[in-house]
Amino acid sequence: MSALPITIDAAPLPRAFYARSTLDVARDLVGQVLVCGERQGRIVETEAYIGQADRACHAFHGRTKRTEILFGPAGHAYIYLIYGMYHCLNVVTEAEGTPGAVLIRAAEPLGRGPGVLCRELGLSRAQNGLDLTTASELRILASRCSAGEVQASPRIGVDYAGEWAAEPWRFTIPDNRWVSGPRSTPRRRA
DNA sequence: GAAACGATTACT
DNA sequence: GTAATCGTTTCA
Repeated sequence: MSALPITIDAAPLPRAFYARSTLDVARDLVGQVLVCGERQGRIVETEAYIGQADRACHAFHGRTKRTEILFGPAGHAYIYLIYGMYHCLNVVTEAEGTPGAVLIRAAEPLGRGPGVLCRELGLSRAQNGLDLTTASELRILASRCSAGEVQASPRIGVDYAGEWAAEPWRFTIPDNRWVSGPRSTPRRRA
């Protein structure tokens, strides 16, 4: 694991960072620093949910009251309740009018898993829609910490999405202890 | 209106 | 393997 010193920008990542291809944003968010109040952590695991064609994306069923924010301007938080118990934090991507978001699954030391991350940050739907490029409560700072290679793998928990479940749209820092789900180097059996 | 279904987690 | 738990979506 990297013990390199982390240099963190004071200003939040600009909207232009988020108003790009969702895959690019998901990959580039790994290694950046998520700040929520007094807590902060380096993002080590993300997933891309891309547009209305992606069956695993909430925008797959079109523009509804819940998914409205996915169609809005990039750089805003999309926080929803999952399984009636946990919340998941996403960042809206793409140009306004084009739906897309990056699920922030884990950050160190805020892991593991998207539900635990929101619980530890005290995030709920009350914070849904926050502007991450300006809000002081919740923001993401650029970090020049060397994260090493970012590894791509299939998204977790979307087996229902058919062919879309196989797309390697999950991005992780390999071998990081805070990453949830399958490890990049699974324990081998003797 | 009723019912099924999760972008999860913790426990048996 | 499965329970917990509720908003969103779908179907009648």
